[in-house]
Amino acid sequence: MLKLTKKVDYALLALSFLSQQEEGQVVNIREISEAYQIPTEILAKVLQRLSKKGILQSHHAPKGGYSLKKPAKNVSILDVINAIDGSVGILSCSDGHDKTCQQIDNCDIRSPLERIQGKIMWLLEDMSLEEFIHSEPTTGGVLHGSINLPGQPRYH
Amino acid sequence: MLKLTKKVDYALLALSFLSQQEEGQVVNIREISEAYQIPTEILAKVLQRLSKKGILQSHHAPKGGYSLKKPAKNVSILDVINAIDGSVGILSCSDGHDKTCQQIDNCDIRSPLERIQGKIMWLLEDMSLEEFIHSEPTTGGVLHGSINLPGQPRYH
DNA sequence: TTAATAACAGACCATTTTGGTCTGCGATTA
DNA sequence: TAATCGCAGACCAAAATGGTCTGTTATTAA
Ligand code: SF4
Ligand code: SF4
Repeated sequence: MLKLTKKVDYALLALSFLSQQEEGQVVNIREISEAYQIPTEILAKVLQRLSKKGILQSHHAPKGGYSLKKPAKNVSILDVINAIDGSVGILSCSDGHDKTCQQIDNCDIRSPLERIQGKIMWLLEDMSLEEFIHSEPTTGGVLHGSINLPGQPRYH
Repeated sequence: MLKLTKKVDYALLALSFLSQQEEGQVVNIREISEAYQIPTEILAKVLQRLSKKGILQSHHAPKGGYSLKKPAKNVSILDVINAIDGSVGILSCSDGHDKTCQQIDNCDIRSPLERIQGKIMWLLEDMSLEEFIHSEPTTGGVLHGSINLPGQPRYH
């Protein structure tokens, strides 16, 4: 169903928050969890993973917390998703070795699906965290409550 | 984690199979399920939904079965996913009214995520079933076992 | 030195989603 | 009118996900 996990949502919110801080400012989990009403324990997990993957820098002490390790420009959305969810993939068989799909022997849709997957990957990798944070709403957008284009189901 | 469901996989396989039939030829569930080793009952469910959404034509009789209702050119991959999984969405909150996300009041990532979602939607809608079936492998591809580009994790 | 603070680690459980099964009904036609 | 096919929905099992709990380790300020 192509849905992002809640953990990725949390990660992006936290990264958004951290991006808005002053350079070098560290923020602890509690502050972020309060800002967005996210349960602290799970947010902790999320930030730990981001830190382990080199996206965040942790400061392991009283008055410590987290800060961005790299400039937001150098972190892609794909990086974030990969850090949290592990490898992303449209297909069950994308890893190849991983799972044994019953259909893999007779499958004639794998190649085209890989192409679609590649496009989505590219799209996600192409967008940096900075671009993500500072992007303008395409239409009236968030201020008007509804972001979807009015009246038509298409996404062009 | 952005993964397509197995049901969509089944749907695409079945549609691929049906596309390869001669014009007007009807095929019953058993044939398709044997061709790809898909459990008949679940494949039945999948084809029923495709039929209800106007993608397939069902022939409800002995020697009956299914055939494409529209030319493959006029069916998009998004149509298929929507038919099977219901509405697709990267975000939990995409429906707006549907679920109450705890973060929605303070959320500053919704708009950019909607944009990404829009791009993915466009991408899926832009690819027709015909294009999907007849697409050439981008690289050595399926014959070589591995489809991913060798040696590098990027998807460009 | 030590107590407080904050991240780290992992086991653990609850809920939801997904994949798959079972049973019976309805339409068509040979 | 019986065999062949799809239709419909309840149902269950497995997996993924969201979230909780318990404790440990690193740092620093008192
Ligand atoms: S059906 Fe084909 S594309 Fe889908 S998981 Fe199996 S091998 Fe991969
Ligand atoms: S956090 Fe924002 S984008 Fe994510 S589901 Fe909630 S409102 Fe939507």
